[in-house]
Amino acid sequence: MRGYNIIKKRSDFLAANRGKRYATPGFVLLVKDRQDDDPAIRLGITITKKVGNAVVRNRMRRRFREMAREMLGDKGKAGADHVLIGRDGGIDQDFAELRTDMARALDKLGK
RNA sequence: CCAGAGGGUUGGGCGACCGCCGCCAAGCGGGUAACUGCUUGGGGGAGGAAAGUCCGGGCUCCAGCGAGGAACGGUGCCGGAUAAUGUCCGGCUGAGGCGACUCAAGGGAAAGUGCCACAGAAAUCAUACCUCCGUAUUUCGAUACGGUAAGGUCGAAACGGUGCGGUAAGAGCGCACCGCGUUGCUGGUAACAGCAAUGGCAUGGCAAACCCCACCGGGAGCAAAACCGAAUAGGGGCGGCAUAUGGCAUCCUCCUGCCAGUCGCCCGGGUUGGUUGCAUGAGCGGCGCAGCAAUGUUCCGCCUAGAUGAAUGGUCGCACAUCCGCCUUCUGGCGGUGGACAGAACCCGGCUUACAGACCCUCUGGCACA
Repeated sequence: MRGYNIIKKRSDFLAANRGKRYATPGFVLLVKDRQDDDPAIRLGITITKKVGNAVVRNRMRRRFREMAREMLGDKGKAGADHVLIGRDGGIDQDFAELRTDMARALDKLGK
């Protein structure tokens, strides 16, 4: 229904650190192939308290999830974990701009 | 109209499309059933502070959280409200303001200990630097002894203040008024206030310093706790026997009770995960009644988020505020910007802190007019 599952374990987040990464002013995208038989795409979002208060962090997470809903099913890599790390450039960034960055990042790492 | 005081409400609005999380209904499918998957439709979805986690409760577990004491912590004018409070309401006293009103950790300093820098003679065992007055001496500058604490000096503060009498000079030494203490009467539930008599000044401040007094408080927390449930191990329940010793949530004593041993019988146990807890409650709205008020209450109506790597987002349109720039000019026009503080996590009652603006009510002091 959503096109992807949610990463829940801390160890999976840490494992994604060893995957490929692509950085933009608004976020950092990590992609790591799990190398198992499961073709499901998984997504995790991390935003530290350094970025802002709860309102700012919630809004950023929701915008990231909206982008993931739009394009992760098409452009995401099957069987891989995708982790988005929020950066403070993404607070005021225009959503359209954020989306083109996301498309570029997925194209680059999805191959 | 100007300046000000107190209090309340609101917290961006309307609309379109695409999404997210619960709930309800219907249809189709799976299942004996509980229930569950998909589709469609309907309806709901952050706050006044959701925040800080500073108090008070509910609820859950710790054997009863039972009695007394110690320790520790908290509270501190009086009365009331409340489930309860350190909160709220009403009052008292003191301080500030012309006033509306505001502020106050506001019990005890004649139980004890301690502190009060600098300055000053002296900061509470008290005392006398310059003065003042008397006597004696005198080289007429003063010195010695005694009296005194009114004046000067220092300071935030100086064994009560002002005036008159008195005196060698002075002093509550005497008197009047004020202040203070004690006693009595009156008013008030009380804090306290008023009046009268009397004492004769004896009693400086600090208890958000130790302390004393009165009152209150058992501890831990929804990651509490209960249930369902793959593998491995300690295990759990019931009954009999035993009752010495030890243990049971800050410590000691006491009471009631439980556990640790052994024998027999029976049951399997709970990390990840799931369900319950988990939203009908000290609930919200309205009329009336009681009360100065906080608040209480009869009746009527309403059901109002429930996530768990954690649901409210994305893209726009229309007006309305904000801010910026320009033109114009005393008020409009044009263009741009873009909505204060801030996100529920078991639930309530408070406090504190943050907050763009908008609206309303009551009151005070001025000015002007009728």
